Amino acid sequence: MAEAGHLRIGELSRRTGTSVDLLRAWEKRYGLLDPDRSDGGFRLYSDEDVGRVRAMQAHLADGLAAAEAARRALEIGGPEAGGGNLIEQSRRELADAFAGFAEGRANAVLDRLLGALSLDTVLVEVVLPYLHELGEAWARGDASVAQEHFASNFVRGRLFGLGRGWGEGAGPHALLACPPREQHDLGLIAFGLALRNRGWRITYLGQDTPLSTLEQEARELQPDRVVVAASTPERLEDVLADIAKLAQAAPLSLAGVGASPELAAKAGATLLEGDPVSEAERLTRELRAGARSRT
Amino acid sequence: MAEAGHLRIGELSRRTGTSVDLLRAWEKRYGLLDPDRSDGGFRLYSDEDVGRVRAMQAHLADGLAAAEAARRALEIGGPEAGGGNLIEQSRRELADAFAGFAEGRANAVLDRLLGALSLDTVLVEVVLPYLHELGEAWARGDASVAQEHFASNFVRGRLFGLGRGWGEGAGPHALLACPPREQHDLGLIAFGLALRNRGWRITYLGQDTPLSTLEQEARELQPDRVVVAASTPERLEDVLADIAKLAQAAPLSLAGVGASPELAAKAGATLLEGDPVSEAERLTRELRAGARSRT
Amino acid sequence: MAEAGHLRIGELSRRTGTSVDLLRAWEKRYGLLDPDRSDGGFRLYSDEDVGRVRAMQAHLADGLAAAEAARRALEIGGPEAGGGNLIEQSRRELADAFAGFAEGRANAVLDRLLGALSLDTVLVEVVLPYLHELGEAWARGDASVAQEHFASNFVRGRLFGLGRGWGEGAGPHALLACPPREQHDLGLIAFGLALRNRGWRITYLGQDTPLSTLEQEARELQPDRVVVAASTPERLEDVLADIAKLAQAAPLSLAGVGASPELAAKAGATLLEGDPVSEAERLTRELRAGARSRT
DNA sequence: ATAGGTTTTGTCAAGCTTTTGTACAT
DNA sequence: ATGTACAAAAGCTTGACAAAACCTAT
Repeated sequence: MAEAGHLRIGELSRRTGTSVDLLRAWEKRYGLLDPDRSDGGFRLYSDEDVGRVRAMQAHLADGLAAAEAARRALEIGGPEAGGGNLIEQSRRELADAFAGFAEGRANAVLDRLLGALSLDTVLVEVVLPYLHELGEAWARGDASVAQEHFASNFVRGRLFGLGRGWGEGAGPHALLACPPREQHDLGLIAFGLALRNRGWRITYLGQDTPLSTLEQEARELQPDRVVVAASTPERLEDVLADIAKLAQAAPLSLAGVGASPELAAKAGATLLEGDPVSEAERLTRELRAGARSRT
Repeated sequence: MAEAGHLRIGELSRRTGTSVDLLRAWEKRYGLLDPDRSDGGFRLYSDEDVGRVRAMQAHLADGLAAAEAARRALEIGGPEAGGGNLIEQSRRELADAFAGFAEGRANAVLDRLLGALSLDTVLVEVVLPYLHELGEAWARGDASVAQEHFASNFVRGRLFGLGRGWGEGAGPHALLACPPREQHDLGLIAFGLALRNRGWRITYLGQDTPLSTLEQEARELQPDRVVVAASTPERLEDVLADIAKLAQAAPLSLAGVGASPELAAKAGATLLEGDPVSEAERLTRELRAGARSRT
Repeated sequence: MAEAGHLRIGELSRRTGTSVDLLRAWEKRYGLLDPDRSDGGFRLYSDEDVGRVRAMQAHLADGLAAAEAARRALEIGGPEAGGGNLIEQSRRELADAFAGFAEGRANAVLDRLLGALSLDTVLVEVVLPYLHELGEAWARGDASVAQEHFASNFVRGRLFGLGRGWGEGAGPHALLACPPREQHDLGLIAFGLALRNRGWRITYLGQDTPLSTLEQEARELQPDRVVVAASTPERLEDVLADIAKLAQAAPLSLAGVGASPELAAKAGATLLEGDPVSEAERLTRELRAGARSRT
C-alpha cells in the first residue's frame, strides 16, 4: 500500500473543497493528517488522506463536533473491517439453509450476524442481496416456489421481530404500504427497519392495500411521509390517479423495482431508487434539513 | 408489581372521560381512589385506578346509585381478579389498541397474557377469537381495511416470533400451506404453534402455494402430516384434483372455514374442523396411538 | 464498543426535536441524562442518550407528567437506541438493570432480545454468560447476596415463563433434576428450554432432589434421558452409589461444573460438558440416530 | 362550580467560556 | 509554512418567569 504522498495542499483543497487553512488547522488540532514532506518542506498527501478528509466532512455534515468528527475519521479500518469474510460466508450459509428448509441454521446465521454487525449492515450486505438474488433465481426457474415461500416467510418473521415496537415513539411518522395485488413487502419492511433505526415511528399496512384506505389513513394520521412500494410498474400504473390524489394528502414517495422517475413525476411523488438503508438515511437528512430551514 | 402512581388527575380524567372535579368528589365521598401524592401534593394515580374508575362507570351505566357503584368498584378485588377478567379485559384492550394503531399497547397486552397464561390459552381465548371477530367486522364493513391490515401484520409478526425455531427438533414433522390465491394464513400459523407446543417440527410454506410445489416437497420431506388451510371452498375446489394427488404423497388434512367433510372425502384427506388447538391435540394423540399400534 | 459520547447538545436537540434548554432542564431536574464532558465542559451525548430522550417524549405523548415520564425513561430505557451491536449492548443494559434492581428495564431488555434473536442465542450469548459472570462476581465479593438473589429469581421466573407447557407433547421425554443440597438450577432450566426447543417433553424436578425420588420417577416415567446437574463435585460424589443405581433405570447424563469424566464413568453415565444449547443439540442428534439405527 | 393559592414545567435572559473556521504577520 | 490572533457560533450556569395544571375550601 504505502501509497507515497504526491498531492500538495492546494490540490487536496481543490479535491475536497476544504480551504487550505482549514486543512492545516485540522492537522494541527486533531492530527487528522500526517503528510510526508518535500525536500523544501511542502506537505505531500496520499489518496488515503483524501478519503480521511472526506470522512471528516461526512461526519461534520452529520452534525458531529469537529473534534469528534476527526476522532472518527481516524478510526479507519472502521466498523466492518474484517466483516467481509463473515458476510461472504454468511450469505452462502443462508442460501444453503434455505435450500434445505433448515430453519435452525438460518436462525443461527442471522443471530451471528446481528450479534457482530449493525442492523443496517446486516440488511444491506446480507438480507437485501439475498432477497434480490432469490427473486432472480425464481425468475430463472432455479429456485422452487416452496423454497421462495419458505425463505420469504422466514425473513418476514425475523424482520417483524426486529421491528417490535416500531409503532411507538415521538419521532417523525412514516406510513408504509404496498398497492393492490402487490405481495412483495420484504423490501418495504427492511426500509421500515432502517427508518426506525433513525428514530422514525412506523405504521405498517403491508401487502395489497387499497388506495382509498391508504388515503383515508394518510389524512387521519398525518404522517410525515407515506411510502408505497411495488415490484412491477403495473401495480402502480393501475391506480395512478389514486396515487396522485394520495400525494395531496401527505408527502409521498414511491419505491421498489416497479417505481420509476416517470411514474413518480406523474403522481406528484418523490422517487426512492436506492437501497432501503441509503434512502432511509436520505429521507431522515431531508426531514432534518427541512425542520431547520423552517426555523 | 406495586406499579407506583404516575398519572396526574388531568390524564386520568382524559383516559376515563370523567371530569376532574368528579374524580375528586368520588375520592372524597366514597373513597373510590387513594392516590399517592407528589412532593408538592399532586395526586398520582396508578393503572389500577384507571380500572377502578372504569368499573365505577360501568356500574353507574348499569343503573346503580353512585354510592353503591363505588362500593362495588372497590369490592372487585381490583386489577385482574381471576383469569376470566384478565381475558375479557385483554380482548377489549387489544381491540382498542388496534383501532388506534397503537402497536405498543398491543404488544403490552400480549406480553402480559403470555406471561400469565399458556400459549394454548392465549391462542384459543384471545388471538383466535379476535381474528374471527375482525373478519366479521370487516365483512360487515365495521372495520377499515387499514385496521385489518395493521392488525394482521402485527399478529403475524408476533406469531412468527413465537414460532421461531419451530423447524427444528426431533418430533413428528408437519408441512403447512395455503392453496393458490389464499392469503389468510393466520389461523394456520396458530395451528403450527399449537403443534409446535406438542413437540412437532414445522415446515411452513404459507400463503398462495401452488399444489405442484406442495406435492413435490411432500414427497421429498416425507412429513408425518400435511395440512392445507383455506378460508373459502373455492380455493380448494379449484385444485381438488391436485389435492387428491397430494393425499397420495403424504397423510393430508384440510382445515379452515373453506374446508368441509365433502371436500375432504373427495380429496382423500382428513378434516380438521375444530379450533387449531384442539385439532393439534387430536392430531398429536392420533399420531401417538398410531405409533403405538405399529409397535 | 463503549460508544463514547460524541453529540453536542445542539445536535441532540436537532435529532430529537427537543429544545436545548429543555434538555438541560430534564438533566438537572430529573437526571434524565448524564453526559460526558469535553475538556472545556461541553456536554457530549451518546446514541443511548438519543434513545432515552425519545423514550421520554413517548411517555410525555402518552400523557404522563414529565417527572414520571423521566422516571420511566430511566427505568425501561428507550425503544431502539441506535444500531450498534445488539448483543453487546443488551448485556450491558441487563447488568445495569440488575445492578439497580430495575425489574421493568430487565424485562424490556429480554423482550427486545427474544423478539430479535432466537432463544438459543439469547441463552448462550446473554443469559448464561450473565449468570456465569454473576457467580464469579459473587465469589469475588463484588456482588451482594441481595443482587445475586434478585437476578437469580428474575431469571428463573422468566425462564420458567418461557418453558410454560414444556411437560406436554409428543417428542422424546427428559427428566431433569439437581442432587441433594444443590441450589443452582438456572443452567439446568436453560438446558430444559434448549431441549424443549428441539421438540422434547420436559419433566422438571429442580433443586435439591433426593436420589430415591429421582430413581422412582425414572422407573415410572421411563424418560428417554435423565439429566442430573451439579455445581460442585461433592454434591455428586456424596450420592455416587445412588446415581449409579439410577443409571440402571434410565439413560443418564451428568452436567454442570461439578460433573467430570471420572464421575460419569464411575456412575455409568454420559457427561455433558458443553454449554446447554450445544449439549441439547447433541442429545437430540444422538436420539435421532439411535431411533434410525433401531429401524 | 368558583375563588384564591401552589406546584410543575417549558422557556428565556444575562454574563461568561469553549470551539472552530478564517485571517494575518513573520 | 508556521504561529498567533480573532470573531462568530455554540455552550455553560444561575436565576427568574409565566402558563398550565392542580390544590383546598367554600
